[in-house]
Amino acid sequence: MEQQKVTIKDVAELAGVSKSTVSRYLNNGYISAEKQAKVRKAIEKTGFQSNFFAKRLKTRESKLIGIVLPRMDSVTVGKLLSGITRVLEPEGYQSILLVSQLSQKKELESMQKLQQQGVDAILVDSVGLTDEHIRRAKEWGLPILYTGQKNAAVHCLKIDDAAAGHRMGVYLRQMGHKHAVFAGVTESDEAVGIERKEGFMAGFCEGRTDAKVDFVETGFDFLSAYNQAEEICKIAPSVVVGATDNISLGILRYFHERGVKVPEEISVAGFGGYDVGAVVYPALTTVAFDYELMGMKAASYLLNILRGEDAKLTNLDMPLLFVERESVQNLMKKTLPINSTSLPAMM
Amino acid sequence: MEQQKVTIKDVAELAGVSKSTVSRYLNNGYISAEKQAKVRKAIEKTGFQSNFFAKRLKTRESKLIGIVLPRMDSVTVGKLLSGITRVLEPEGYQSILLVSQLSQKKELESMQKLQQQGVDAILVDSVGLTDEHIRRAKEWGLPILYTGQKNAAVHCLKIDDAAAGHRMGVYLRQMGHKHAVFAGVTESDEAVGIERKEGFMAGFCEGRTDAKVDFVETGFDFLSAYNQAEEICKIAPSVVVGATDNISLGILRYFHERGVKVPEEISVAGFGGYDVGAVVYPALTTVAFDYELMGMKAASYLLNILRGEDAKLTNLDMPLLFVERESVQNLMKKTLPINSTSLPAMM
DNA sequence: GGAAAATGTGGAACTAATTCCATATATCAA
DNA sequence: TTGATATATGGAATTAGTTCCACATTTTCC
Repeated sequence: MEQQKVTIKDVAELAGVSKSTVSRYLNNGYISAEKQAKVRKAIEKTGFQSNFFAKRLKTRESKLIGIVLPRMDSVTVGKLLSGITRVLEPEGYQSILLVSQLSQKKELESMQKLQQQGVDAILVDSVGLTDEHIRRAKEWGLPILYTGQKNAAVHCLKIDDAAAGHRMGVYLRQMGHKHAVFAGVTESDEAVGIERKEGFMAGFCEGRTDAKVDFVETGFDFLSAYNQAEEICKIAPSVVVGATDNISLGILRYFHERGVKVPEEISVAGFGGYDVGAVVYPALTTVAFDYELMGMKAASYLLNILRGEDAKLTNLDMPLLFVERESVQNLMKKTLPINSTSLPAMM
Repeated sequence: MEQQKVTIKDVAELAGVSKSTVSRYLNNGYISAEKQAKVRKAIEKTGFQSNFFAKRLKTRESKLIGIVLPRMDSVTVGKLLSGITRVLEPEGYQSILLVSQLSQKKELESMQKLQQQGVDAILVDSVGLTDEHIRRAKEWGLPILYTGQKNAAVHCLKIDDAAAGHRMGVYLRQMGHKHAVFAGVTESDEAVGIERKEGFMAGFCEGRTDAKVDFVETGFDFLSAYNQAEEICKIAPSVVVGATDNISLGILRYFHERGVKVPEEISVAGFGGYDVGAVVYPALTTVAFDYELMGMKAASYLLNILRGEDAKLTNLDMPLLFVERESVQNLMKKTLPINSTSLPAMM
């Protein structure tokens, strides 16, 4: 049984004090200046490092936050994690990471593992809330926060899809567009299929009667959008809005291949990330979701619960980042927004 | 001092056995079938969960692997992490994640923190190895593996840049190209600036005397490459190879804006990721580094060290993924590789 | 039949910290 | 000069497990 090189006991003996005194030096103070100096020297000399497990056994605080993510290989998740870490690390918390691989079952298993590990709180970027999720949030003694999904019974944080749609609608209205095609996904996806679309309609049509929005249904992927692009061409709107950036990218590529000039002949806009859209030509105007900020908010929220302040202090509005680039024409000005000096920013 | 709901003592009392017996039930066996049943029932009834910290205090094994990453918001890192997790999780290990924000100082600090946390091993996707890194790998009692950097004195894993360059060189030679421009970065970056470039030259010129390679130096970013594109045009090669995908993308965009047709008039190729390159038009042919595989190899390597098998079993070759898309013309066939049915795969 | 080996079991020690409690001074007001 | 309070300090208990050791059975083998 290989044991720890230097323990608090060794330090105490070398400094000529008791273990309690060393512990007090390490924690709350209540120690004379004289002994303080002795202990400091002894710690320096021995290179003492406090044993994490012994400490946690007694204090029942791990300073560890469990995080369950649906996947790791997406920019979205990376940004989210980046935001979480940015808040947690300065507070002395560290993250334990588990991946659910988009499976609800693995998600619940991961939560269980984390709870057993003794994490102080759990943050789940959930793929779908079940009754079990809600039961745990109530019965387990530790704070649990869900992101990506919404349920009034638990702590959660989600992007405001309706607001995002609305924002885009207002922008296109202000740019003088009157006839749009919304290339969206099935309504079975409540957030993207319904909230985002209806938000867009509201923003686009607000305060006028001469606006028109047509719908074309596509899948979530690039290719499916590409295949629907011909149909959109037939409708011949002044602008096409893809419900996700992938959709917009598929449409953009179709236009490229057919020699349809964007935005001169037709404008294109999207929703989502902000990496891919920046390098295509023309760069895609989009409502970007600031996942990094979302991560920061989620982490702050969690810390608040942890401190018993019950999340009142945190502003939970999830601001959207409107990224105006080159793919939408301003019909009010009748000038081309492109020139070689206004290159899109790369991430 | 709020204490644990159910401890091993409670289980022992309920089952009418000693603590030792319950512990044996939980671990190595050596318990009669009769008591085994009793203990099982007691555990079920009480919902007992073993205390992580108490267990680890005695066993000195955390089943936790510390990971230090330079940043979180890049696809590259996401893939790496994805690969690591894929190997570690089935083995019962979990990851603690820390971010160095591309700073060597924070990287060392993070390693220190992880060591204090009592992780079983540390994996560092390093931004640069210092003497301190090497000292720690030797002096700390726990296995440390560095990726992204190379040093014979420590365990490390790195992509073979020379091989990647060579691969691309051979491909372009086989496609019938004779005059290339290599748009590269400064030689102060050994991996990208020297190894990759020289590998390319070797592969491109191999076995012939009529090949010519010109160099144009750019920065790492999109914009800097874009600004050098005019100079490349003056040289008028049949193919431009960017040392990274960002460089290729910048060049591609310049060509687009000037109406230079790719690959009909000039071919373009790159090195690196495989996400962005797929959606531009034309899709970029590239040597992709399989970071996910690298993560898996790194994790396996680490597990081997942990088990004392000292990394002999693992095959450390880092295979490269050649992604042939649309941006390079086959001069041997004199046909255009593009048509609307051969769309690039989206990730 | 009896020694030797295998199989179970409980008690106590141990892991490395924190923290409660008792006690010893030192400071200060009455 | 007391008594009361504040400041320091050490000893012992506590945290929840694992593991060593002693001892009691039972089984095996000569």
